[in-house]
Amino acid sequence: MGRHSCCYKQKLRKGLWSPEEDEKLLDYITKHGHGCWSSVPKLAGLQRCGKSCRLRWINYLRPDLKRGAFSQEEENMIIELHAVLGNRWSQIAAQLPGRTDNEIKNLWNSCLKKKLRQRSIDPNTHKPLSEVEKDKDMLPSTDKTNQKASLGSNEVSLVDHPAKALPSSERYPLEVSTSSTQELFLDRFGATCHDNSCRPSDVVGPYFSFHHFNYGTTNMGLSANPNASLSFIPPSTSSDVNNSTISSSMLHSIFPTHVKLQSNDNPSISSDAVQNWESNNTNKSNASMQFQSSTNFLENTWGVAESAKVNINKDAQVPLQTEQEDLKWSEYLNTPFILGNTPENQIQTSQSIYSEVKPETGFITDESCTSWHHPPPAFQLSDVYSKNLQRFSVTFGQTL
DNA sequence: AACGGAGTCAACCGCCGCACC
DNA sequence: GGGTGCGGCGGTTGACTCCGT
Repeated sequence: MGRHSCCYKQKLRKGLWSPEEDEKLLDYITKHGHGCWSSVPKLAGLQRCGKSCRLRWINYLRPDLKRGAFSQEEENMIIELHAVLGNRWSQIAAQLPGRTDNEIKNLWNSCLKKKLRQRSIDPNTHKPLSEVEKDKDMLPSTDKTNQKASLGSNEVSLVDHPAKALPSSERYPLEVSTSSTQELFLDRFGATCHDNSCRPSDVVGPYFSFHHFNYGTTNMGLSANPNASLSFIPPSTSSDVNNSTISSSMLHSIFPTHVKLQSNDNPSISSDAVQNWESNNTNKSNASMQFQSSTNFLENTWGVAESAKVNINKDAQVPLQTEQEDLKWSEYLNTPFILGNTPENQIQTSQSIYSEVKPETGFITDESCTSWHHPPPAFQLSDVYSKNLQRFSVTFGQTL
């Protein structure tokens, strides 16, 4: 526990790396590979600890690193991924080839947070600041403590949360938000479900948190309940729905493996009565695979070559300061959100949730349930909403 | 030119989970 | 089961640069 043993050793250099040190490390790893990092400094003739060498290699010397400023597309992608993953920089970095988690973290803290705030978007919740303030005021005083922690920073995700006590293998990629986000979500959820199909018990989950996407007037969310089910919350208004497309990149991160899908349009449908689509990827070892491999998962099992675009609410009523800002924000909201850099990857689904489902998708609905027959070529929620479903939930397989 | 605040970024710190003994 | 070593991660720090006054 605590510091790495090598850090206790004396006479180890700290601070910035000299060009000579870089050269030594680069030479050594190029010739021998890093192997055991703790032995690298000694073998490479460096007065550094192994961790320091590892960090230097990963963040600076690695040959596949992309240099230079982040492109607009990369920034957009980071924002979208952050909305789903929170401060999971390594997973975000896995979706941005050549970029390091450190780099992305720095960009977020120094630049993107500010940009979002300038656009009246709360960088922690990705909701409009006005709404965050409103929800903050609506919370009972007893919740203020949690609210303070979570609204202040996503970094405190799951603090005091029962999920924290679970082993990582039992936690899911979606646990990115905070208890206050949960509160906010519940508030939103209650406001948008006007029939009996939505029960708070469906979404109040002590083990999992969820994220609520809210761009302008678009309200959609993802939740998880104690039964290990995740729920996709549709946009709250029909106009939202018409303008919303869920990014499959979000789904990449949420459903890395062994996913079951179910519809909850009818509250009488019990989980065991719902037909499930289930990935044939039952290899438990994949349950913890990183973002990059989850992409492969979709490629391999769902036929999704790469991801779709996010096109959330073109009419987002985000307060804008100038026309130029308006334009930029509009561009952001409408920028195709594409995973991967290669042109051949930039072609996939970008269909409206309400759009027609092509027969060949294999996404089948009936009166009581919605299921995918493996392997659908693309992730489509359209049919779910065309049947006016209030909720669309995704249940993880128990082998996760 | 000098100063100070803001922004950027590389590196460190502390913790966690896993593997091994 | 407990201790230890190690890799990995996210948060934080501090040096440096930029820019306005």
